Order: sequence, then C-alpha cells, then structure tokens
Amino acid sequence: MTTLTPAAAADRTGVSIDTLRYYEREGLIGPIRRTAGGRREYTEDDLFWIGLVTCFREAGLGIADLRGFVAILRAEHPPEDRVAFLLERRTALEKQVAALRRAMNVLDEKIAYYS
Amino acid sequence: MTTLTPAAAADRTGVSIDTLRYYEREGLIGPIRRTAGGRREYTEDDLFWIGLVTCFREAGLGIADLRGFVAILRAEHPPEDRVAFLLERRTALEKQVAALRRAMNVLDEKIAYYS
DNA sequence: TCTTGACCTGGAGCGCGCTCCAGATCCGAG
DNA sequence: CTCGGATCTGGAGCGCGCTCCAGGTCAAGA
Repeated sequence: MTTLTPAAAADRTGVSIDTLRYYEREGLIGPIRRTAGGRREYTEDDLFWIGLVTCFREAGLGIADLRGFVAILRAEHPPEDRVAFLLERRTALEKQVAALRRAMNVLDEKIAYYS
Repeated sequence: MTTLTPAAAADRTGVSIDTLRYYEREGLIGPIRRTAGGRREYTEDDLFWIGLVTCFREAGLGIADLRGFVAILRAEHPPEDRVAFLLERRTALEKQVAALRRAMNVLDEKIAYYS
C-alpha cells in the first residue's frame, strides 16, 4: 500500500507538519504508522481522517471537541451517547450559523448605506 | 440623559466589566465618558456599539478586524474603501458559513448512520 | 563512505482574547 | 465621619492552537 512522507501528507492536506504532529500528540489522528527508522508513513485513511479533523477545525470546533468526536467515531461509547453528542455539536454549529447571519445582516445594512 | 454604571452595562450587554475595559483600551468602543471622580458612565449609544461589537465577535471576527470596522463606521476612510472593506468581511463570513455547512453535513451523515 | 536534507523528540515561545490581581480611589449608606 | 463595596489603573497570567527550536537520527545520492 502506498504511503506518504510527512512532507507529502502536509502538502496534500494543507496542514503543516508541525500541526500534524500536534494533532497526533493530542490524539486527534493516528497513531501514524512508522518505518523501521521511526519516520511517519501516512496512509490514505490517515489523510481522510486529517480531512475530517480539518473540516471540523475550520468550522470552529476546538481540540477537546474533536477528541470527543474521535472517541465517538471509534465507537468507544454506546450509540445513544454518540447520537446525543453529534446532535449537540450540530446545534452548536447551527447557533454559529445564526450568529454569522446576524453579523452579515449588519454588514449588508452598512453596505447598502454606503453604496 | 440616563447612563449606566460599569456593572449595569456589563449586566445589560452580557459582556464582563473587564472585557468592556479591554474593548475600550483596544479602541473598539468609546472612549466612555467619565464622572468627575473618574468612573465610567455608559450611554445607550455606548450599549448599542457594544452590541455591534459583540455581534461581530460572536461571528468570529478578531479584535483587529473590529478595529477596522470601527474606523469604517467613524467614516475615517473614503466611501469606496468602506464598501470594499465591508464586502471583504462579508465574503469571509460567507466562507465561514460554508465551512459550517460542510461540517454539519458530516455530522448529519454520522447521525443518520448511528440512528 | 560522506554529505545533505528530511525527519525525530521534547520542550519553549507566541499571538489572541480575555481574565485576574494589587493597590489606590470614589462615594452612598449608616 | 466612617465603612465597605464598586471602580480605577497598569500589568501579570492563562488557555488555546499552533509554531519554532535544539540536538540528534535516518537515508538517498555523489
């Protein structure tokens, strides 16, 4: 199976090498497999996970939230807890969207005023 | 004209007294008028501004962005710069909404899977 | 074999946005 | 007039999410 070096993984994901290591330390990804010499080898699965993490980070979730999410996806909790967690996160995102809409309305008002 | 003490302003706006002072130091609000003894008196106008700032902070704008916004609303720049700035901020907010939608889609997928 | 550059680990440093603290001042209630 | 709670200022401290650094290891190419 084809794997990627840290530099290549950073390149593909748009996440810096340092941040990839940081995410791994924090348990958000991996643990990443190593070569005999101790270098990391990123698989396509790893890249997929990194993509998920990035998606949620961009949405404003914190590292602790993501640790929770990882635990959920690893099925370390009963199904009802998982759904509850996911719904709670979804609600938080909806609130964030609402906050953004409010701010956009203010901007639109000002844009109309100055145009 | 009726004014509010710091504690009352904090109470009305939901922003802590320390944060109100911080915003003032950073030039996001005020300067707030003082009594003879040096205590702050918040006017309704001040509260309105604080509301605006809070709205944008909740939408994820940084302190520096808000300083820019304040400068704009104080008409310290030509109209075309103002509109450009506002449109740029609006685009950033739209991107943020898109990021949130992506994350919500992932959540919905997982919720469906676990339900 | 030697060089060179990518990578390793552990830990320090940094920018942001508050939050807290010390020590002084103000001022309304008693 | 006294007391105590609210407020003042300047500055330190903190949690987060990286980011950078030192000092050492690994491995591909000349």
